[in-house]
Amino acid sequence: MQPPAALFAKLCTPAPRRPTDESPTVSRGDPNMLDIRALRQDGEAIAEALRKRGYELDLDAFRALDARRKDADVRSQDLQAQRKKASREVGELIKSGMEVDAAKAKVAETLKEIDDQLDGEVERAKAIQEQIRDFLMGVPNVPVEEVPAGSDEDDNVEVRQWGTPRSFDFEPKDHVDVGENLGAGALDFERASKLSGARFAVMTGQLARLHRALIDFMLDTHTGEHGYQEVYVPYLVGPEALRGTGQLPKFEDDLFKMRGERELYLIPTAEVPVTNLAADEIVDADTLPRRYTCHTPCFRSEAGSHGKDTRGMIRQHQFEKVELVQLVRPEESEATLEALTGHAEAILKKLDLPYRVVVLCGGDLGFSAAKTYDIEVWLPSQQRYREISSCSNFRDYQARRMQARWRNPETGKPELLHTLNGSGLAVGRALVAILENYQNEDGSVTVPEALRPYMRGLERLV
RNA sequence: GGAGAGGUGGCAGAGUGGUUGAAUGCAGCGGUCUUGAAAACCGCCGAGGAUUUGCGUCCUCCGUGGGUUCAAAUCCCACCCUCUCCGCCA
Repeated sequence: MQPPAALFAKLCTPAPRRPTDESPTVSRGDPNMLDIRALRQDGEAIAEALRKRGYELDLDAFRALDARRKDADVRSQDLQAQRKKASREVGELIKSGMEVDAAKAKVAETLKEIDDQLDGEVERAKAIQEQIRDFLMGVPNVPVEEVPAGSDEDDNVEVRQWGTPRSFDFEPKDHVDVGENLGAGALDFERASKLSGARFAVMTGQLARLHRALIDFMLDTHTGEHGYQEVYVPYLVGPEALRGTGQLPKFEDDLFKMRGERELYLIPTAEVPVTNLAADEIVDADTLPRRYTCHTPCFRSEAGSHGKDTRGMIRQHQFEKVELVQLVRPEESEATLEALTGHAEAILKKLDLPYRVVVLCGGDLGFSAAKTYDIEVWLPSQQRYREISSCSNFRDYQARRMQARWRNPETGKPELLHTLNGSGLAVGRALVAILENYQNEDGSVTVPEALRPYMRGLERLV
């Protein structure tokens, strides 16, 4: 589907921001934020915006629930206030000389009346608050205005292309054939399946080394040239972290969960542990922006992807990724998404791999994302671009879920951060792209210049 | 795995039953002073929520969940986490 010219222009220029005279207070008036106040005030606008991603917000249910909550809050708080007052009275009576028992007797009647209702009312209020929380946890982020309409990846809009796909004077093989020709067991899916079943790979020798070289190269580039700090994190996380970034509660099926009483999950992406570094914190403004880059393996069950990309290592249960994560002030997130996407693109440029950038349409947007650019690398065997990176602005959505805040010096108040992340890049897919784009007719593979320092100068895999 | 210590506001660190959301210090904010800055001095300064046009009033929160009590940061129980020592171990 071709983009209308007007829409294309809109995507390429930064959208105008809100008026500067508006106070920078986080929780009011901005319909892009899915917080409960915004939902009360601008329910219709938010519901409309969510429709763009194919989500139907049940406003009536929310409002009914919210009304019940209000009622329950008022009742339980009133009872609690009465009770506190009575018990303070006892203290004062004792202080002014009354016998302890006499003082107690004086309020016994009142207390009994209150207690008859108190527990029930508090219980009820808690239960309703819980319901509201559950409801809100299940609502995806609101797309920003410039996200194009559309239902699936066919409606994503190309923003730019870089590089020219190489023209081969022989029939290019796909990465599986290239890899298997590189020497016994260089890329071995059969022995991987002996160990772990489908969707795993074994690599040996120079290919394994190239894979590792990619990781080093990416980390060095991001730390050395793009201002990121390298970070090492756990690969097992608890449910709270996954709720924070949005994998839970809705996408538990996509995760590998540990057995045992400790409730731990294998991370599906470094986004989870790295973004959650800021959970439950109020960070100083002068530590922002925080830029983290992190190499981790990623584990995904790929439930619901049966039959998709079954050949090769494009879609694996375990793959390596170098991730970029940024925690920024709200007013910076929009520009940061452009910069971060550029950082991921820089890797492909250095590797001289042709790619294009698309902006995801509403229907293809991930649950927590407000806006996403996918970077797609050219794969000769498929004669098409395939996703190798996904860069998203989550605005304050994840921050709200994980209570990640910063102290705004202008207001002195804690406000929600904006979080972003992107793959920089998916290592397995980068390896696939190199094998396919750098293959030679004799079955060897040229090592991209940028990686040679990481391969002790090796120029070719044979 | 065994023994001990501890989890309090942005940070550090008091507080062991009563009006304490919490001393004090640092940081932060405002002011005095100064040509400016520093220093000094004075004042303000936890978070979330309900309600109100607003002033305000109220509720919750001292790791989590229970319990005792008229009243819990403070007492009791369980759990989680951190630290120290011992054992084991990459």
